[in-house]
Amino acid sequence: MKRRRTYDEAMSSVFPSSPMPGRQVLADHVHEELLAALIDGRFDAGAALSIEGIARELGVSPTPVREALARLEHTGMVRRAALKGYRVAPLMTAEEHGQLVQARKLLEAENAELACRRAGGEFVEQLRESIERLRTAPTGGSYSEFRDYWKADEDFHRLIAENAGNPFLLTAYQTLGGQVQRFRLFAGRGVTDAHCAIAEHTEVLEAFERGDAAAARAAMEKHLDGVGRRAIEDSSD
Amino acid sequence: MKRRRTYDEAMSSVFPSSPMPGRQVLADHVHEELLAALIDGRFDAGAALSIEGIARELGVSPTPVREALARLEHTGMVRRAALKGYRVAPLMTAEEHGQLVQARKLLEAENAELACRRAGGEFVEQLRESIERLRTAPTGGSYSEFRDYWKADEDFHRLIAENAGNPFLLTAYQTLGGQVQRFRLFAGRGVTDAHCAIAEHTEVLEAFERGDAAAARAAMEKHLDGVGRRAIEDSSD
DNA sequence: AGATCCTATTTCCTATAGGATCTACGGAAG
DNA sequence: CTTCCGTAGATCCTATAGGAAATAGGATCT
Repeated sequence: MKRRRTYDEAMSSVFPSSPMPGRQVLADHVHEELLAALIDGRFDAGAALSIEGIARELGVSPTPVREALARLEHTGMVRRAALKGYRVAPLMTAEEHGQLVQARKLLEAENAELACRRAGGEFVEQLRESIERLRTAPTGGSYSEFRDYWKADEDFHRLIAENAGNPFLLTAYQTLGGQVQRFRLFAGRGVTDAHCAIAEHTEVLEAFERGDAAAARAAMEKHLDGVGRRAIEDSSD
Repeated sequence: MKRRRTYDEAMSSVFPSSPMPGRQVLADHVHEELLAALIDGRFDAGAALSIEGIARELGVSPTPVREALARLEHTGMVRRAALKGYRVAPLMTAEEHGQLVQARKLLEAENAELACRRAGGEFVEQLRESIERLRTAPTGGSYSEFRDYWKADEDFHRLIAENAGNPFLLTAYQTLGGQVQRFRLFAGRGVTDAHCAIAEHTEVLEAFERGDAAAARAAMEKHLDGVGRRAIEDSSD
């Protein structure tokens, strides 16, 4: 028999499984643009998001903007009211933040333990690098100053969720992650607990380096307890 | 002084807090319609969801259909590829189902414990009623036959998540809940473990009646262990 | 001052049209 | 038999227009 290889079979070794994964239509671009603006804090909390206004600003028609906003709704960063349009989510109350930390603790402690069991060298190296960025990033009062700090912190937690090896836990964490950014302006001032956060992240990292899953879980729980406690202290003075 | 009451003050007793919460535009209606069709299993897994086709079928233009599908994407029940349209999510593999059960166990055990601490009489009564429906519902082979069973099971778990008192844990559970429906046709046959599920649900209920939070957590963990175990047994024969 | 009514403007929402892209099919060539 | 390629049809995606609702402001009345 010995059939000749087809064209597709031959090419499969050249492009192993990548049928243009990232084709991008206009609505995708608008979605990314809005997401970046929201994460960067370029909108005030509670601000109205006019569909036609955004369309004019981005030089597109309202249709893709509407689709992008519909996709953003589930993140919790924007909210919609029928016939009244979209608004940036309001700031988080102290009670809401406590509940968010409780939920994050549950998920992230599990993620830490699972990720530690599968920890590879490259992953641990990325964690270490995120902590290094946390250490060197400025922690000023305006958002543009501590945005690098915020991103380094976010990367640390996201990396662990991604490496837990459970896609469902990852998506569950991501739904909370969108809410986390609402906390950004909770205190309204710069980062006040950088040294605490750096120490606690390092403690998690050390558990990963030792491959001690129970310690990784414990360190992550301690970290989130600290996040919750310091938020209460900050808001009460 | 003795100022006269304003109009709003006078009306507040007539319409206590209801500023038309549920105004509904066409896109909302399409969204609900599609969600119901997906949950009812009226689409095959992997089937293409033509925007214009759905629009014709519902008698609307493609625009609101597009918006509704964009909102459904995050549930995991439909998937989108740029320039290729939407498809119903594929069936779940055995490995995915194991990971889903792992994630559910983490969240739902916590929810059970929290809900038990706050359990009121009405809530426990609703739980009891959902189990009763589980007991009486048919468990035939086609979906239309065991759809009531499925709904009763879903109600039980959702009620507990709603009464845990943490909105973030609830949304996290809901993101998984959308995935749960993908499991519906995992085995392809009817409900095979009704008596197990009823017994395990009852065990959770009894813990709620006693107000024993630790037992409620344990019973829920046992239930989800059973769900995972029975799925493996079903798929291997 | 407060309440009511009315008008003008803005914004949202839906339908429609047309360009761009994908898919399916069939014939021709190697 | 496989590959290539061109055509036709369906589908997606974006822009645009117009109806419907909400908002803002001012005039009038009590």
